[in-house]
Amino acid sequence: MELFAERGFEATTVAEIAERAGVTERTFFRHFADKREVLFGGQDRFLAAFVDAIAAAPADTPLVDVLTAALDAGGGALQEARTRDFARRRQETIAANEQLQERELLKMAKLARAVTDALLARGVADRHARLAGDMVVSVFLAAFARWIEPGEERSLVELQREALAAWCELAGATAPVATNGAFVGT
Amino acid sequence: MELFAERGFEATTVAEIAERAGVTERTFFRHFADKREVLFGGQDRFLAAFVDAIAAAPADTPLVDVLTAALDAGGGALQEARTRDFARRRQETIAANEQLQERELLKMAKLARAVTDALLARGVADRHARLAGDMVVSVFLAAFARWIEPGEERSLVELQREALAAWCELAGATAPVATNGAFVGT
DNA sequence: TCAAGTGATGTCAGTAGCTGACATCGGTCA
DNA sequence: TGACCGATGTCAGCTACTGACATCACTTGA
Repeated sequence: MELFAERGFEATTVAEIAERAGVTERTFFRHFADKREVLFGGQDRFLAAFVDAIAAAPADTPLVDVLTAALDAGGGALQEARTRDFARRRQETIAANEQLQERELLKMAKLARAVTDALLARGVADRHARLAGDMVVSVFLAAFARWIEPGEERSLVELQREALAAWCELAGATAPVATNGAFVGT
Repeated sequence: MELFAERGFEATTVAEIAERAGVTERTFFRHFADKREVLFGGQDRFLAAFVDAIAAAPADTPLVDVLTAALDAGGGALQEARTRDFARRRQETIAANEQLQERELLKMAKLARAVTDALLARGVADRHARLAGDMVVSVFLAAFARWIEPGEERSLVELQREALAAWCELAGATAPVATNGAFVGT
């Protein structure tokens, strides 16, 4: 992170990272699959928080409550593990480099997949599970972006609740089954 | 595509691709930013189809209709440009390699971003535009996955309509504003 | 107590993706 | 006809990444 902040991700060689860490380049690649992976360690617990929360919900829990629980657990886990300022600096680095964005998107896609699978395991319909997995990631990312905005004081969990509410509004504005014209997003 | 099908993406070197194409390696890299990009050319028209459809919708069009129009246009453009069988083979290649998945996710993220921006330009609320952009991509991908399943006969546009309907159902099952308990996704 | 085993690290050589600098060559246009 | 331009070839070089083998500290069991 120090080196990336100093001279950017691409301009930093693995040799330099290894040297700063006091190991050889070869050892670096034994700990990280590739150069990008340095920034994406320890996401297992984060992902597990979502999945476990879904698995832990009682069988008759309404879908909306299952997804809310998943977001609360996942967002909560992230809040505990990382300070907002660290997340901000990390995200700055990622935003400055497409390679890192690709990796982040892959991680998010895996999260969406894991959520989808967890929902399928509860018997959620196929055609809903996949979209719901995407939705959870979409809501998380929208809230996360707000969370690291300068001056933002609210917690990630709170912002996720808000983003989820916005999603429901969007749904209300979009669903053709809506019977009243009360809600139009435009 | 021939080479990737024969021996896989990673086992194929750029030198081999260039040789098969009758040019040098250096020339290859003048046409494609990197090795992966070979599989992702010409997506500008695809993206533009979504964006243009959104821009072309009359100002008072309900959001749901704007999104439907965007999906119809985008899916339609893809159907015209590529045969289903070509898409299937291409997707097989991508599915077999994480590097390619990363690139595909980046392209989809850019599509989501473009849709979001197009919606913002129409005055759609901030907190809705981003989620709606993600939703369009989510629906497209769900439909696309179905479209290339063996034995699937329906058109991509048709499948997108169906996925969008599923999304609306999901919304109905999720929105806390639902007053009756009629809709539970589980 | 020592020998065998194990896991983390170092060393070295090599492959492949990718880039910059420069030369070449065919076509276009004043 | 000569200047220009865009596409390509050539070559040297960097860096990410990998396989094979050596080393060394530490554990474990006879």
